[in-house]
Amino acid sequence: MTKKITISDVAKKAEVSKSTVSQFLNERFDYMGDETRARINKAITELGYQPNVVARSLKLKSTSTIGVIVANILHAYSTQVIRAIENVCNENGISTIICNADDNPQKERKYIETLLAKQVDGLIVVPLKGNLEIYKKLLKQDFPIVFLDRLVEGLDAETVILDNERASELAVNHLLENGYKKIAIVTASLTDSVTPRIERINGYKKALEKNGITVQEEYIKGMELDSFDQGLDELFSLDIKPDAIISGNDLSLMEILKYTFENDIRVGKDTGLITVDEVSFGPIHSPPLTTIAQPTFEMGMEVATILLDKIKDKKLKQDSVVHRHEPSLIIRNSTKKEGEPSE
Amino acid sequence: MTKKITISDVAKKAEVSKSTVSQFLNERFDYMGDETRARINKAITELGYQPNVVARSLKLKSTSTIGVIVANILHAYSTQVIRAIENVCNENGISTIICNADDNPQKERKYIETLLAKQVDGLIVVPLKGNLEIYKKLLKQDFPIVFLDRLVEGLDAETVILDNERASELAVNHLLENGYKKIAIVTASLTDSVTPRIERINGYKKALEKNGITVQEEYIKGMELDSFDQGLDELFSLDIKPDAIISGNDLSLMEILKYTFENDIRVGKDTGLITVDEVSFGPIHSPPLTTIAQPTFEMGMEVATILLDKIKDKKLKQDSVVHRHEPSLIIRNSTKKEGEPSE
DNA sequence: CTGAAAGCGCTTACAG
DNA sequence: CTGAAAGCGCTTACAG
Repeated sequence: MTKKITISDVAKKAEVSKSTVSQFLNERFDYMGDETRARINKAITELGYQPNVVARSLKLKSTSTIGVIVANILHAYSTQVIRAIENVCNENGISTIICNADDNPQKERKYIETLLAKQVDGLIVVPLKGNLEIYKKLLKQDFPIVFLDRLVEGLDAETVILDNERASELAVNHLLENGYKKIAIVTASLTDSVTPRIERINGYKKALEKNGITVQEEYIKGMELDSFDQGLDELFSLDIKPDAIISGNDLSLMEILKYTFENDIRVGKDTGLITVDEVSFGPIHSPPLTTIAQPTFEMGMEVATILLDKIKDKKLKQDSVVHRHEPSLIIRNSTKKEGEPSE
Repeated sequence: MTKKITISDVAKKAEVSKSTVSQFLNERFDYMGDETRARINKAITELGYQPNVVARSLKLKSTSTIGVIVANILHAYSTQVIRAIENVCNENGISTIICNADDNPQKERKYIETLLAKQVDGLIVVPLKGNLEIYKKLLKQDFPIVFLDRLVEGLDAETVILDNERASELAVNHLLENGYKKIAIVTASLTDSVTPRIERINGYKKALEKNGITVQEEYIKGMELDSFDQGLDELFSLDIKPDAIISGNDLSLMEILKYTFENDIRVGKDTGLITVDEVSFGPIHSPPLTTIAQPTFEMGMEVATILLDKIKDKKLKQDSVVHRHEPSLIIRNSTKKEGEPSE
């Protein structure tokens, strides 16, 4: 590597002080005469000078960078939300460092530490169970942080999250309206009491009750992704089989579709199917899949906007507001008993 | 924010100099007595001290961070390769900053500049057309950079890339073996001569010729994703329609599936279909989709390993090696004329 | 309008 | 074994 040009080189070449060059870089042009300005400009382009933002960050105690830690990047939700976050950050001249905790609290912890050591100006996190103390510490020192998708038990923090109960309600009502009566719900593991899963099940129960239907506990399945086959076997071996399934998210949907495919269960005909999370292949699946879409773009925008506001306005105390977003129903054919085309 | 603890605070508390604390932080314990070491350790934990890596980076002229710029994050290829890159970087204590150029050379240029200003130690880029000069400049100053997925015309740089011609050959041979005779290839726009698209078409032509089949130019379609409908209309209005389609990548596959779905063209029966890029729903689509998988994980590992080696070993001149990776054929039912189950 | 000086939080020769 | 000093490349009062 050829050696880097620094502000000193520019100052020397333009025959001014470093201070003045710095003022130029920060566009405070009234701090210098027109010809000085021109000289500096010339020197910069001739030398191909690029400021070193590491030095700048050190001095300013701000890196114009935020960290985003998602629990699991495999969810389409994560990538979509991340894209929205990046959009608003970009527009504001903020860089983002994305980290995938891979559902592992240790990893998450390590990422938080690394990001803090890197002096990020703020953090967006889809939290995992087990790092409560760290979150608390950060909140106590008023470090800018906003949570996404999940509530943390015992923590009073600003969070952007889906109205999960409403999502289930949409699903249940839609299924009932289409003549399904024995509705099951299948989600990923409940052992870590991940908010969306818990709330979606609660919403499912409430919606059934509202419709005067008794909740059957056997119709509620929460399990690790790799034991879906077994769980679905159980479900479909019940004396009274369900006639429709609500899938908790996109990853559980994949497992369900694998299962129905392998076991020749015809979606739509043999079982209704609706999933939370819109999926890319929803419209082209046969039958096309009815889904409950999350407004991922909106949610990403909001969480980023909140964080950037917090960063700008440091005095702004952490207010522990929970921002709920509305899911929306996308009706396609997997919830039509006859499986006839919708057009 | 409560004020940050610095190395000075630790030094004061432990009653040693900053130098010694620094030696401690860098685990050079033979530079101090055992009790000194213990005192420092105590001070650090009591104060909850976290080193500031920005300051460290400034001094060391190394940020332990690399930048990754992908042309378009929407490709499954991008996200998979990124995950592999992150894995090897993580293992080596290197952070990654991911940027999505969104097929926009200006954006790519801006990202490169931002990343350089942030003093990243190296760059992995899936290049776009139009930034040749920047690449050249970086290579000339021996800045560690490795390219991925695409060759840059006029540039002699280390690149990790699929054996795209082989991918097409696999596809063509497989289709021919399964009785398809009139094979078309459909890819995203060719106007920017993106390497994989060009090479896949070349490979397609070569493979046909090798099999003694004349190339029909009408069977080769390269177009923007949003004009696929029209292009496919043309294709299926030909006097002699193709009986099989090779899809250039995952995004073009989506368009093709949308088209066949909307036009009631039965994949497998009415037209064979094979795509480069394995897709999540491949196995559960009806019919299940035959694909040509890229070894994305391997490719990500290799590109990261090469870059980290370059960074470690600065003298290592840029060697312009092109590392080709083998695609593999995953046979499923979309290339079976009868559409019968494969089991 | 311009510059000298101090300082951001580290690291690393160097001296003792 | 330990510390004082210089320096990484910036920014920003402050003085003139």
